[in-house]
Amino acid sequence: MPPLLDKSFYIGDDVVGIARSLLGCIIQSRVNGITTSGIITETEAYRGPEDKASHAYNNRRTPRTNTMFEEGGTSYIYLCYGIHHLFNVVTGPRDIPHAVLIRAIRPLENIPAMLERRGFNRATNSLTNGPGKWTQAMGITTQLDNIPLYTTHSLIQIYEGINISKDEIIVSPRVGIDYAEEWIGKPWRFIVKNKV
DNA sequence: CGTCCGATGAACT
DNA sequence: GTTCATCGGACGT
Repeated sequence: MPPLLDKSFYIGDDVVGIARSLLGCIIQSRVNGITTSGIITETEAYRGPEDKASHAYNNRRTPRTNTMFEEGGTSYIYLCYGIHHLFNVVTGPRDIPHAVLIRAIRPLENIPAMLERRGFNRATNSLTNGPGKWTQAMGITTQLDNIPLYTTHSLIQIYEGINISKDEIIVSPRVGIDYAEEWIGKPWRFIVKNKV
């Protein structure tokens, strides 16, 4: 494996830049002794207290959003629509609740385990191409909320990966945030072309 | 291909 | 009671 992303990678204020930089990095989980990993291919930035699309808009603190106020490099995992476990990377200094939603990965290690968790017979591009899909494939649930991602013993880790050049990235508005008014159109979604 | 809709829990009015 | 950073199945074109 390449080196782990250092804690300092996550601490800056530029959550949009960090979202872009996470493309091509490798995310790995170890759940019940099973290791799986994938290359990050889609991200969205959520910019702390000013962003109406963010759970932490206006510094809203609840049992769920408390994790977003942790230091950068922490996992923020929440249950979406009662069913799907969505994984974010907290960024920025402590008490500044920026986060990056990981929306899709390209499977790397242990595809058989991912197929089993998803109930698939064979790999298709539907295996890990959504924020609730790849977390299911990698066994990630809210039990892994609020853990560091940059230490050697962590159950979720993010490594340096392949370099993604600018012309391989599609930039678009974020999805599923129709309530966010003037923040709807922000070009804060990043997708690697030719994801599979 | 497209639209419709149910699942299911946290948080809000 | 309603909304919500989603998904997959049903059904029509």
